[in-house]
Amino acid sequence: MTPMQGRPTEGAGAAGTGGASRGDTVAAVVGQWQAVHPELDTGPMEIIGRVNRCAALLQQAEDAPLRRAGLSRPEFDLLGALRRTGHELTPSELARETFSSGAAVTKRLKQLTERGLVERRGDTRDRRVAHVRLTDAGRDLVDAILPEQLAYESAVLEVLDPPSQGELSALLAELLGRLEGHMGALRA
Amino acid sequence: MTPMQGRPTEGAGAAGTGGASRGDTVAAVVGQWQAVHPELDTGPMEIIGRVNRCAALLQQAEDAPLRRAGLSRPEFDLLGALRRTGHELTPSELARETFSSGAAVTKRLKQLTERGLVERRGDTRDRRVAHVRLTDAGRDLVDAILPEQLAYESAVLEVLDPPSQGELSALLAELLGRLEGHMGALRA
DNA sequence: CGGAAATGATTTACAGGTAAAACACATGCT
DNA sequence: AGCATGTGTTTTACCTGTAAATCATTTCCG
Repeated sequence: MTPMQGRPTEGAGAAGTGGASRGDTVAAVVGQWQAVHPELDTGPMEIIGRVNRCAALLQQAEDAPLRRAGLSRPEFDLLGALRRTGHELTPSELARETFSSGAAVTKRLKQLTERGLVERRGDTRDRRVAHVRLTDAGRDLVDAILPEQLAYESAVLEVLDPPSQGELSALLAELLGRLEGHMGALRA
Repeated sequence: MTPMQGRPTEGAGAAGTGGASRGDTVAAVVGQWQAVHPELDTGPMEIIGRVNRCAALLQQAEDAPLRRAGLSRPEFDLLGALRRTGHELTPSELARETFSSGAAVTKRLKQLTERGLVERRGDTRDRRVAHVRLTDAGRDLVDAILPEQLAYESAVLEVLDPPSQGELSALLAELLGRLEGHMGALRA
């Protein structure tokens, strides 16, 4: 879907499906590609492009509540992992939980420790490993931000009626479940 | 959806919707949150979390064909914008088309110019503006990569049957269209 | 026991992005 | 004309992530 990122200046057709709002930017981009390469099947672009664009827009919007608390999203993801699991996690566990590299976790932990949001303690058995846990301040911060976050997300998603939200959620769950299963099997 | 990024080690319930593969990672994370904060409405997380996670997985997978050509995704997006519009674009137009900052475009243009994929020419009227176009090599590269890209995307998406792909595409189009319309109206 | 290999975490060097400032030029107003 | 203001682009300083190398420790076995 990479080649479809973009906001074409002059609309290139793209007849609306339902009839409400006219085409999104992805439809316009796909139209441009179709005009240049009519033989290509642009179907995949319409899905992958929209997923990416939605993710970008939603993240941008979502940043607002977090920034008020002085947290970046990756930082909040890390704190959230500690909060939702309810117990201490090692840096490598945090890396897996947040889908990020160990080096990135190390850096974030340094900052979050300085800010007094997490604490570290060494393992008594294996002195290589560290155990990280939320401080009271960290836990309170997460608990304060999370409801704001969810409320904001809820408001943003209200552009879709509840039944559509349900269908979308289910389709994405199926796609994600299978992607997570099959990933790594493909090597083009 | 921020707080839901993660891959819980121990599954926390999450009954499957249809019945095929058991829950995705998002369902597991949501389950963990529910256990800690049962009063929260985690509905939004299920959508936004999945959108983000799908985007991450799809991008990661998609990188393969591009990297073989020695291009990053943002670089290819820039070349693609030039190819699909069919005419020259100024740096600021490229920034809008690729949803990136002007500074980022400047850097990419420098590299792509050095590699001989794009050319610049100054405007004769307004000497502030530059016009960027693909070189023959740049155009050929895009035309060579695009079909590979689409074929690969198509293969990845085959985890969903065609009707589901259609529904997903339509729902995402509606969500994206409205988000693009309403964005900026919300300030939480 | 003792050295080789593995593992957890951190450090280093670097690539890439952004915001804000700086530049270069054009445009509008008087 | 002449100067303030605006616009297009680039530069600067900085921040964050990554891959690869490093360090410290444990585990595996002969």
